[in-house]
Amino acid sequence: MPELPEVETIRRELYPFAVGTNITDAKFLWEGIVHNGEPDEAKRRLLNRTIKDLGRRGKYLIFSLSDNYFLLIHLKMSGSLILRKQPELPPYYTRAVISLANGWDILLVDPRKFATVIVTDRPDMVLSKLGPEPLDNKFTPKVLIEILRQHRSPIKVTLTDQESIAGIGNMYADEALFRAKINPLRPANTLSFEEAERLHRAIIEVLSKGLESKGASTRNYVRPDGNKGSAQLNFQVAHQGGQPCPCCGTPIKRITLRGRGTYFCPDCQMDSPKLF
DNA sequence: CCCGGAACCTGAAGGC
DNA sequence: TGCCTTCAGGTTCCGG
Repeated sequence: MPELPEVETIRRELYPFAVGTNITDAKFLWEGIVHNGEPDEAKRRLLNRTIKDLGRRGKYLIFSLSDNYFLLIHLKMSGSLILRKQPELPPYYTRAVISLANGWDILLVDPRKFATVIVTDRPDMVLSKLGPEPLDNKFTPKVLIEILRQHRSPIKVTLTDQESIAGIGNMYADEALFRAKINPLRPANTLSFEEAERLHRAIIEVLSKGLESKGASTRNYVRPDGNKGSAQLNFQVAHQGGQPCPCCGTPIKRITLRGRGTYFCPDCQMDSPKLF
C-alpha cells in the first residue's frame, strides 16, 4: 500500500546509502518484475553505472544513473525496499537484488508480485502522464479546482487517479475526504469552491502528517531498515469499518468503489443539499 | 468519453 | 482442524 508518504519515506531513508555509489550486480529472482524488456537487458543497463540521484514522482522511485539511464521502481501494493549488508541471505519474497559497491544490497521484497522495475533512457514515457505533485507549491487550490471541473466521476475516484493528481492512494483519499467532510461518491465537478478549498487543505494535511509518521504500516509496508511507520495510528476512517466516527460516533461505513474499499462517515460526510 | 468490473497475485483473517 | 470466503489495494485492460 505504499502511497506518496510511504514512497517518499523510502526515498529519504535510502538516499544516503544509494546515491554516489556504483551498481555492481543486479539479480531478478522473479523475471516478470521487469516491465520493459528482458531481465538480462535490464541487468546490462544497470551494471557498473553510478547512482547519481534518487527522486520520486507520484508513487514511482527514480534512480538517476550515469549515461542518462533511469531505474524506475513502483512498489504497487505489497512491495518493500530493504537494505541489507552483503552477503546476508535475502528474505523469502525477494524479487530483485541491486548490489552496491559500498557493500549494501537493496532488496525488492514483494509477496504479491505486483511491483514493477523499469530501466530506461526514456523515463518520460512513464512519468509524463502523471498529474501534479500534491505537496508541491504549484499545487494550489486553483489547480485542484481546475482538475475537479474536468471530471464527473466520484471525487474518490478522481483523487486516486494518478493522471489527475500523483501519489494519492486509497487510504489517504479516504482520510482527506473525511477531513474535508465530503462524501466520496460526490461527482468531482459538483464540489463548490469552498469544498474544493477544504479538500485542498485536507489533502496536504493528511499527506504531510503521513510523511511525519514515516508512512502507514497497515499490512506489508516497512521502511528500508525494517521498521514500520506509524501513520495508521492517526487514521480516522481508513480501515475503520464499523468503528465509531471520531467526530459523531456514527459507525464508519464501508462501500466498494471501483473495486476498492471506501470508508467514510455517513453522517459527517452526508451528501450536501442540492446545489441548485 | 465514462463507468464498472476483472485480472494480475498471495496471505491473513474470519466464518462455519 | 480445515475449508471457504472476503479483504487487502495500484494499475491496466476489457466490455458495455
